[in-house]
Amino acid sequence: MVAESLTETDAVGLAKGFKALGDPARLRLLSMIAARAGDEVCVCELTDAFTQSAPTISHHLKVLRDAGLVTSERRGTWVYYRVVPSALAALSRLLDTSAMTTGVNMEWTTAP
Amino acid sequence: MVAESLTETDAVGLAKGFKALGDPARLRLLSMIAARAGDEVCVCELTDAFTQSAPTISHHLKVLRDAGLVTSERRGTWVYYRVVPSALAALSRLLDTSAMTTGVNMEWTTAP
DNA sequence: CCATGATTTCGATGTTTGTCGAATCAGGGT
DNA sequence: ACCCTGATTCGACAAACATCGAAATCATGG
Repeated sequence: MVAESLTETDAVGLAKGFKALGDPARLRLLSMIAARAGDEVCVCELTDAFTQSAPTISHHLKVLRDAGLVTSERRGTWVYYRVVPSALAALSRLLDTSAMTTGVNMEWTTAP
Repeated sequence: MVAESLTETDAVGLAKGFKALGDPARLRLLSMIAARAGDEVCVCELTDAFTQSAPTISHHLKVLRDAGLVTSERRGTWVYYRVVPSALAALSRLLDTSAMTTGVNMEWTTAP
């Protein structure tokens, strides 16, 4: 339980995930999406809950998407978002100090 | 299991923690500190492991400290850092999607 | 096939952040 | 006292970011 703990490249990928969570708006967005465990949530429902403009929250959703934390699916007029539990779990696991000591062992494809 | 999930003010506080993790250098720093579970690690040992300058990693350590994720203690010439497990656990718990749906229930004092 | 509503993309702008070198602070030895 | 080494603070600068309004895209319904 010494040494490496986290390689440079691993850190880059994981940091992207955490950075995506490092904004109050995004954190709230994610929590609102996650609150619909299993189910999905419409963008229109999200924009209504925020003071900032629609383009802004769309941008934040894109950041979450690029980080691989959520996925979007267009169905008719509306776009629905849902969380990627494995991605959240990977980040969560990293913060269990025990996991830190045992090195990295999680993967989740970050969006192209 | 609906609704609120995360208030604005809660989100601001928590985002500060995640933002601190949103940089590869800081993530690696934290992992190196955490890898010494219980024990602490000297700054000199950290600076040696990075390409960036000492002021830079000192700055990153300050960010982690201000976020309440690590604590520092000067002992003689050297300064030692150790993680604050409860703070990491709080963030980790938030990412368990189940925790998201049940609202917020964690606290850790962010440094003054 | 145009009008309307929903969402994303495009430019622009002010703020924050990562990084460095130089200066400064804090102890320990000589 | 003096310097030497380790660590932080300061000042500066380029890159990245959050945010907006306007324009573009997309899908549905008249």
